[in-house]
Amino acid sequence: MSVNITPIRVMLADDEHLIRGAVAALLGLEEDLRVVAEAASGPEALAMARAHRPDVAVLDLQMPGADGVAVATSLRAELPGCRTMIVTGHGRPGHLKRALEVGVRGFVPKTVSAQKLAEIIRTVHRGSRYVDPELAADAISAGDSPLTGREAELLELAEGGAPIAEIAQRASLTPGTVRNYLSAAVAKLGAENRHAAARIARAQGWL
Amino acid sequence: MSVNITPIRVMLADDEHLIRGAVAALLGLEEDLRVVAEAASGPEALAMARAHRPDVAVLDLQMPGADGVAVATSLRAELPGCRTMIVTGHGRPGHLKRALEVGVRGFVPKTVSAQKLAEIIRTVHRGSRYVDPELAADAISAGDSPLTGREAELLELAEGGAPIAEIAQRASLTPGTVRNYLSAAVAKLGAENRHAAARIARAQGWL
DNA sequence: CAGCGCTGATGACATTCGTCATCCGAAGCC
DNA sequence: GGCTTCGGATGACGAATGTCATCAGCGCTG
Repeated sequence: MSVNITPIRVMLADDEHLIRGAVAALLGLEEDLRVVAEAASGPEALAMARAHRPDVAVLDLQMPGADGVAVATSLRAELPGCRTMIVTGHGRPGHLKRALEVGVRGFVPKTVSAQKLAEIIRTVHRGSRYVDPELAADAISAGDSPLTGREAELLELAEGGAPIAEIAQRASLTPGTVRNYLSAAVAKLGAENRHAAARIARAQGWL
Repeated sequence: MSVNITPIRVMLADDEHLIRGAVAALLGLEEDLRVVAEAASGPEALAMARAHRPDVAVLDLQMPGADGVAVATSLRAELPGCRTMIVTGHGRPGHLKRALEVGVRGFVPKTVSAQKLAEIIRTVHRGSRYVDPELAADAISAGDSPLTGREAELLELAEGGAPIAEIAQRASLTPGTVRNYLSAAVAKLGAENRHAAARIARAQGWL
């Protein structure tokens, strides 16, 4: 690890200041990494990325404003040279799949050590990909979402426990139609009712 | 800040290795703090505390095995000399209240900086208390749970979207009785059905 | 002791919900 | 062109749910 090579410019985006600061400090100890930007929300991450043009953006999955996958999508369009990776507390299978679809090159849980994270940042910067083995196994065994677009959409509206009438109103649909779609979703997921179905879909990251 | 005073012995418990390691590194830079133990789960935190007898235990609220409040409860009984504090990602009002009831002396969100955390550890060690102002305001405005014991218990069982028959079975109650309690809970919370009520109660930390 | 609140239960009733059959139009594919 | 799939809708039926009244035992409190 030569001292004279240009360091990798890293951006950290995480709403938990404690973690962001601590990780920034630890990564700063690595000679070949330099944390050039930090952000505490989705929109802020985009703004900082535009201003500082990092080589690698390390994004938390759950942030206020816009989640990590959304930020990665925007970054891919705006800064094609910027590699993106996602760090997450509890990673659900569906999230990993969506992340890879929008060009994210790294996906790791927060249970990794800082050393390991530094290595993965290097891996991603090099152009390779890295996905946590355990999350990958979960994603593979979980498979694809069996839900159609509308089914997932209505399940999402049903999540808060709202009655069918309200869901129908918010989706500009007939109550009967809403029941049909939700019934289909419930059957596909093997749930006992729409509320349980919504929980299952959420746990799989299918929402 | 004298170099010669006995350092404060700190234990960190958090299942996210990245955060734990990074915070430990940052706190280690403070002359008067020494991280003497780390744990990644509730039971492990208890075992480490017994072995290393820290002055202050910094506990994450959500850990596998036993949550921060449960660990704090055990620590209070086993190691009365050990002060406890909770660090949490998303703190709900009810959690703060329960934590204070079991003798926790600090309650902060993960959005604080490491410097601030170090200060709070000193404050707690000194015997004072510290509660994040924003979380305190939430807790005050949220007030106490209007739910009776059984109402909360049944709402918890209803959370997964299970049908009433299953809830009744798991609670060893008549389906009719379950409906009555849940109906009362729904009325008290101003919800539209038990599923929405469960969400409301969960958001307030009343479960 | 009388009153009150919590627990537990029963029965009745209206509403909501889940399920199914059926229909239509549009889009996509062989 | 025919077939299938999906979005969207209607109507009907039974089961699950929400609501209410009512009753009874228990423990606490004034």
